[in-house]
Order: sequence, then structure tokens, then C-alpha cells
Amino acid sequence: MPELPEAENIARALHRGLAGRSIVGVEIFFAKLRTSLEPLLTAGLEGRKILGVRRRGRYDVVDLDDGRGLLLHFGMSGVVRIEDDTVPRRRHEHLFLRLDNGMIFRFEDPRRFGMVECATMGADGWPLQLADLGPEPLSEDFHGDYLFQQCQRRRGPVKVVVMDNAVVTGIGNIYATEALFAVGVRPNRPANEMTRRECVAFVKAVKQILAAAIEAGGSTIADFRNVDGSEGRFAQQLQIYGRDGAPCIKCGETVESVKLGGRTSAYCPKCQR
DNA sequence: AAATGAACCTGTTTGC
DNA sequence: TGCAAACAGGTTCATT
Repeated sequence: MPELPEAENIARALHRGLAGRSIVGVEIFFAKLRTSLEPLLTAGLEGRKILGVRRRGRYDVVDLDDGRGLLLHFGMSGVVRIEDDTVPRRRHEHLFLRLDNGMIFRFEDPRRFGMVECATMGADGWPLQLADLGPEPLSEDFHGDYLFQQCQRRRGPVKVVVMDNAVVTGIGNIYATEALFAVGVRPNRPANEMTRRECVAFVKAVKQILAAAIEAGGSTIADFRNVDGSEGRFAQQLQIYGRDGAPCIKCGETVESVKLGGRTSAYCPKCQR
């Protein structure tokens, strides 16, 4: 579910709700997610104060006062909430972290592709688990020349390359699809046939789209909810994602789609070459 | 090294 | 109507 804009909104909301709080209890209801929740029970989290919450790619990191952190990933269907005990536990809420103000950090994930792990930090200040991630798409490290260079050594579809977390982290199916439409490039274009100019345009477009999506509170297609339960409003602004079979917003041509890297990729056969 | 496909899950939608 | 297949925002592993 969450791509970068959604993870960013969750991180900001979690920061507001968790910074300064202490963890007083850990409860696990179902441990088998992408990785097991079990280690959290013996990680010595009780009594730890939460310093803040930050994002890297599609991961959020809850910083603790002992230098460690909780590494969160939301998979396809992960939702976090901060609520008190008066709300009954939902069916797929697998983890409760009880806080010193009576509230509960709740992790819900029906499809169980998400993760919550205790992490130690590397020399770069980020969890060791994140060492292989590429640059942040909104940072200066992600620029047209860099993308062009990465594309030069790949023959596969450009969409698969920009969704590769080792190339650039946090660009998922929605925003890759949208940005390729914005720059008029078909998702199945061989990466090594991208021009430098197109790479520059893609970087500019994806930064603008990600920033707008963050501003709109993310995209809710079906499951995504912000920490306060609200839906992301960016879905209303999507130009091409999910519009397979409908007329193209720009030219009226029927939108088509292909499967690339196992993911549906909508495109306009007239606007995108 | 890079490309491809399958696997991990449940819930909802689509098609016969 | 009913049931099975297909599909969904992601990541990782095995195989070619």
C-alpha cells in the first residue's frame, strides 16, 4: 500500500503522537508478518523513551533513547493507529505498543507483508537493514545524470529500473506510473534507450508528483489510511494509474496496460512513446 | 550482473 | 446467484 508519500505522512503523524512518550508494554497477537514480531518481546522495549519518527524510502524509523529504533514497513495493507483501550482490537491488528499516556500504538496488516523490527543504527545513522537502499528520490542525490547512468547498464523496462529500491528508493507502482505518463515515456521502454533529456524530465516530474502527493496526504486506492484514519486525497489527482480501458485525460485515446516486473502498468499508447 | 517468475498473505472484485 | 479466478499500494529469493 504505502509508497513514499504515504510513509511520509505516517511518519509525521507518528512523530506528533509518539515523540516524548515511553513504551510501557508490548503485546503481540499474531507474529508471522514479513519477519516475525517475536523478537520485540525480548528486546527490552519497556521503559524506552521515544525521541521521534523519521522516514527512509517506504520505511519509518521510531528512534529510541538507547540509540536503537523500531523499523516499520507497511507492506501492501499496513495501517498504524494511535488509540486508547476503548476501541476494540480489530481482526488484523497484530501488535500493540502501550504508551505511558494510556494510548496504544497499533499495527494492523491483513496481508501480513509489513514488518516491525528492532534495529541498530549503522555509521550513516540509519538502521543496518536499510544499507542497500538507493538515494531518496526527493534529495539532490537523485538527479537526471544519475538516473541516466543507472539506465545505461540495464536493458529491462525503465519502469522496473525506477522501481528498483537499489537505484532510487520509495518510488512504487502508482508514482512510477504517473511520472512516466507525465514525461511521455512508455513503461516498457528499454532503460538503455532512455535519453539523458528524458531522465532529467523524469526526475523533475517524479519529485513534483511525490511532493504533491505528500501535500495531499497520500493516495488511498482502497486500504491506505493515515494515522488519524483519514484517507489520502491524491487519488483524485491521478492521471493514468488505474485508468486502464478509460479515455486518456490528455488525448482521449483508450488507456492500455502491460505487466512489467509483475506489476500492472497503465499507459497511453498515443501520449507515451 | 541482470532479467524473470514465484512466493509470501487476505480481502475484494471480476467473469463465467 | 454462486463460485473460482484474478487482482491489489511491496519485497525477497531462486533460477536462467
